[in-house]
Amino acid sequence: MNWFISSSFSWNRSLEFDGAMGVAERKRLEKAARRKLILDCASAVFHKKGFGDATIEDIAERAEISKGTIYLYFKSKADLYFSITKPALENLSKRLKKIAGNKSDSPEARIRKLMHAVYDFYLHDADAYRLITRYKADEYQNLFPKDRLEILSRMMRTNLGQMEIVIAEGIGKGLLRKLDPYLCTVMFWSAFVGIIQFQESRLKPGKSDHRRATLEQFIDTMLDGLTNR
Amino acid sequence: MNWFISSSFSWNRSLEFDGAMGVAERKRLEKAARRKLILDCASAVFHKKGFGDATIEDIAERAEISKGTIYLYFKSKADLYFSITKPALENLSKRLKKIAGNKSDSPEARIRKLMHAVYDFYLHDADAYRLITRYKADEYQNLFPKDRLEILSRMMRTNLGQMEIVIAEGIGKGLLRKLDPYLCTVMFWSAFVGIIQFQESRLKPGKSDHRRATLEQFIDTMLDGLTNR
Amino acid sequence: MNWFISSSFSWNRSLEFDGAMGVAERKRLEKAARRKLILDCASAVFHKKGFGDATIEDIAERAEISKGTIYLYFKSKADLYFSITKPALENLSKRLKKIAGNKSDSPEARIRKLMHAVYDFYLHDADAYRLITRYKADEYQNLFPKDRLEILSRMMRTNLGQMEIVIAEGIGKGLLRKLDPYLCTVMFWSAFVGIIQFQESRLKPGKSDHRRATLEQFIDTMLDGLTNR
Amino acid sequence: MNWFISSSFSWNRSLEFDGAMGVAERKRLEKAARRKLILDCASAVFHKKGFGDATIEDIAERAEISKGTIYLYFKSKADLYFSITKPALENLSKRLKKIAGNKSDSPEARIRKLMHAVYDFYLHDADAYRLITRYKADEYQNLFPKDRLEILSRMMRTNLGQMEIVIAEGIGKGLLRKLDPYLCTVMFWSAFVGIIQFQESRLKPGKSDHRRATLEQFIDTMLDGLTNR
DNA sequence: CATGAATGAGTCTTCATTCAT
DNA sequence: TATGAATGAAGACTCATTCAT
Repeated sequence: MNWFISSSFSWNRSLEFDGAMGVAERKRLEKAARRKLILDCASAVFHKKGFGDATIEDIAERAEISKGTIYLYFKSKADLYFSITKPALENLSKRLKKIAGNKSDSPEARIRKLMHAVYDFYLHDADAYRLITRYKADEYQNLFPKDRLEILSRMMRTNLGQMEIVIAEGIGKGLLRKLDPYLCTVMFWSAFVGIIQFQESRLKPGKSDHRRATLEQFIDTMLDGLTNR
Repeated sequence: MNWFISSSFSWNRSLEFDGAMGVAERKRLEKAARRKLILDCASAVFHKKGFGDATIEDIAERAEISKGTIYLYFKSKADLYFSITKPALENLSKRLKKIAGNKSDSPEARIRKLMHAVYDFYLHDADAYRLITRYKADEYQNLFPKDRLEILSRMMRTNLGQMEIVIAEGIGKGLLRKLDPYLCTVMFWSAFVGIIQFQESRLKPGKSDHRRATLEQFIDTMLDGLTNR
Repeated sequence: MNWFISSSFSWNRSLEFDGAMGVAERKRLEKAARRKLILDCASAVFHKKGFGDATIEDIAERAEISKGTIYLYFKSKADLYFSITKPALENLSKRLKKIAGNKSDSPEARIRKLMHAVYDFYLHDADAYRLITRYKADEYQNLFPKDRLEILSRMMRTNLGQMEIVIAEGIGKGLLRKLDPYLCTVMFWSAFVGIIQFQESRLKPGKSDHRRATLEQFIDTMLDGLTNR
Repeated sequence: MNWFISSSFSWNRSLEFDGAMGVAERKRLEKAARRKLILDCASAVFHKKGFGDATIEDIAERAEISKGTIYLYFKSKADLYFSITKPALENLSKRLKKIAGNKSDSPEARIRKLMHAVYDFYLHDADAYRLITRYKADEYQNLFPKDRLEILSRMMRTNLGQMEIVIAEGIGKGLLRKLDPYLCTVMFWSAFVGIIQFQESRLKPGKSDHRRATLEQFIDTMLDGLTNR
């Protein structure tokens, strides 16, 4: 479990910085660890049940703490939700920027890597992925204050921007057809989301998993269709 | 739709049996209209808020009737939801079958028409479309009795099956690459859903609507990628 | 069914008084029959489900009329309930008075006959019997206006009075022990009610019915215990 | 009662582990007290209004707590009801077994004591008594799962069984007439219930209370009628 | 008169949030 | 700081009663 890893991290550090100062330090770290624990558990519960059906009780139970404690770390259920979504988006952003900026790869290779990065992100941090792909859904529009929604939007735009840059570069180099780079980006991203969503809904114990295969074929087909010939 | 059929009947009969018969007939029509009103309002509310967050009160208010009235027409919230989903799927099924069965069109043309039909369906019956694309979500799995879920699954499979048939035909005729027709179908369908979902989330008053354009470009690109050269 | 008998009665009478006057007359009779129908059905439903759980819908369905119609004949659910209880009590009263007043029978014989009469009443009109024996239950105290409760109380007292008179007579003739006649009456009546109630709760399809046997043995034992030796 | 046992435990332990332990202990006691408060209030309300007409609101108001709190202690209205009925029956069972098993008393003395025990139980725990005597009513048949109803039935049978044993013993010793012991038991029990019910319904402020007197005379008369002479 | 659609107050139950300990 | 008992505002659903036809 994630929380185990992070809690052992904090334990290591408290060994190094022990002493008079260490008490405050350890407290700070423990608090951070507790916060992370709550975030992880909430993430899992939101994933499994959706925002509406997830209860604070569910989250508290999974984290083996009390309901009240959650409110020491997060203002409300919505705040907790936001606190999951934001760093997840930031995390993804970092990865995508790195790939898009790597000019030693061809645009096509970078497009493939971007898609794979999103897929890895989805596999490794499925909960956060879910939240990201749905943050715009109507049900959340009234959940967060305008400014928070705006933060999420901006980050999302940044993420898509990475793909757009790469595609534009490919077009500029004459490798890809002259199409609107933003439109192409949206095609990739939204088709990706749709494919994952659809394949996930077919995922059942004992049945084979076509997520990766469908995705790869999609990327191949799309790139084939986009490539200048 | 049923109410259309019965309304034409009533017109005929009221010519012969005016008076007494007309009353019963009018009542039947009013009841059907009221039912339709509830379905439409519920559809809109479910669309806007999602099943969990939508309340019967919301629906009643929008329809300008009382909460109790809704229960005169539908057994429960879940029943109401199902009553929206099922006929919408049936409707879509009919259209798709017709297109897929029209052998005078080329496979590619039929694929385009299938996609357009889904898009038209989505435009004309946006609420129902939304419901259809989400019926597999975890939150609904425990909402309906097994048999009702099974009905939805079967209809969905039938719908996808139409596309599969056409693609298989295209491959058989050597027009399309030799890929798994089911995988291709899933790609089309899920990418379609993802594109709509994503573009919808960008839809704001005063901004331009890229749904159709993105979709058309997606179809072009996909078909181009799939075509044998 | 009871309502059939009464409806055929009214039909017979309308044949005799036909003519100009007959229309009003028939209407009056039909109205009475309809009223009786509702009372009988309500009686059965109240018996089966209890006042709280019985619904006007239940009663209307059983009577094969509409809910609204019931309100043409009775002001409210409570009024309907009262309208069942009162005549049932009157009916029982008549029978008991007749038995108690028959001085040609010995007091003991009359006591037996009184008990049998109550048992017959219970068998023949179980619903009404139930209502009578429970009319004082706390749940009904807030159901009726004071004056109606008073009416029921007075009738109940009259009924018990018949038994009291006979017992007093038996004591006066030296046949029974010198005990408070009212106390004896209450013993008989309430034990009777308790026995029926208890035995009824054991009544299940396929099992034998001990109501009559328990009751007879109870009467024997009680009379034996009360008799002067 | 359970809370009594645990309270004596806590007293012992608080001597040894004062402080930290004391807090947990006090909480446990407060929780038990709260639970008991709810049970008592619910008992009174169910008594007064019957299960169907009693509302959780009523109970909460009487206990001066909120509706929600009740659900912290009991799963549902039906569960609350069951939680009253079961221990009440257990309590009664214990007392009756003790009396019936005391062979140093004559059968007649034990029958009197059994009846007095039931009367004491009724006086001390009138609400629970009421619930017990009605648990078979139709309205409850669909309220509890089969297994819970079975538990109640079994306990009730055990209770009656005590009386049956004593009566059978009396018959075996030639002290009582050769009658069916079960029938005699039912007579006693149901007459008892009926007498209490009837007398209760007459109970009004300012009027004298005949419950005890009627009951005593009933027992005398019954025993007199049953005794072999 | 009869109907039955419509109403809305009332019921059980859940759950985010608060607060005394 | 952590707890978890308590709260009360909703929400789904029921049903006695009314009223237009």
